[in-house]
Amino acid sequence: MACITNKLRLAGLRPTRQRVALGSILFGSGDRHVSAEMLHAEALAAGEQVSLATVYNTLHQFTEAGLLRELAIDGSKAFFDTNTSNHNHFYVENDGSLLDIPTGSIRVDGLPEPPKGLKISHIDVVVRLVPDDR
Amino acid sequence: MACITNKLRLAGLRPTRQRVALGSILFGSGDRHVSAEMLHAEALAAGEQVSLATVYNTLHQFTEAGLLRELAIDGSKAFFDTNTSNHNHFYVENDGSLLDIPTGSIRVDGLPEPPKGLKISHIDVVVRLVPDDR
DNA sequence: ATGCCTGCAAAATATTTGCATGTAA
DNA sequence: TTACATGCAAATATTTTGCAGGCAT
Repeated sequence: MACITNKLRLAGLRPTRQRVALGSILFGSGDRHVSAEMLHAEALAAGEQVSLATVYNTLHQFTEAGLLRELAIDGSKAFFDTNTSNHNHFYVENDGSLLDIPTGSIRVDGLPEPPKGLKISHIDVVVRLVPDDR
Repeated sequence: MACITNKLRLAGLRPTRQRVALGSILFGSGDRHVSAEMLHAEALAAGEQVSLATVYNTLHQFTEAGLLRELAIDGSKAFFDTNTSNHNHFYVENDGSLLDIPTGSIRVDGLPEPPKGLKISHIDVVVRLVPDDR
């Protein structure tokens, strides 16, 4: 808990009750993939009173502070990943679940040069999975 | 125009006025990346009366029929691509524009096996670009 | 006390659904 | 005519914003 407080301070965020609560859920146990709604539900279940708007704001603040990474998986819902290192994902289309693909196991080759004046910030690879009906 | 009608029939969709109108915009001129809202605006500008809901429904029907591919680029907005072949994208984060990366120029190596019972349906690669401030 | 920062209610935005209506056979 | 598909109004889902109030100084 103290370490969450510290983590927030280091990131330049005031350790308010809500942030500490959400941070504990997010960073308390290994890598997680959450949507705003999932996190909100968890917070309520844990007895923390937070509004959904605050969850959204907090997720974005954490993302800007580099504590989270936002994932674009599905056209109409944002996911956030507590693992900010450079890694990629399996997405199981049937149940909407996400699995990490370990850092470094994927290599992307043959990238064309980006247009003039632009540089690559980050490459996202999403491997979409469906049932293997065999 | 007749070819749009035909295309819809082949895909198993009745060529209604709205579908033909939206199809003409989408497939009439090269590869396009559109959001529902953009397409709706274009349709209105072209003098076609369509509701935004119909645009959404039509985009999804086209996607299911294999005429479009849905892109997950941004957490909170869906994009559709008229190029359904296997290719990837540059995403310019500043202005939100999308550029195709030609088929085949990218190779992804070192993929781990998918979990049992699942198989790879499709791999999305999004190369995010930011201004090169040099 | 003062002024910046926070968190939430309300607003805005984005998407889906249910059903009256239209259309092909 | 009949049955099914269609398209839109209304409902829902998702995200952002504006501002009253809290907090560190």
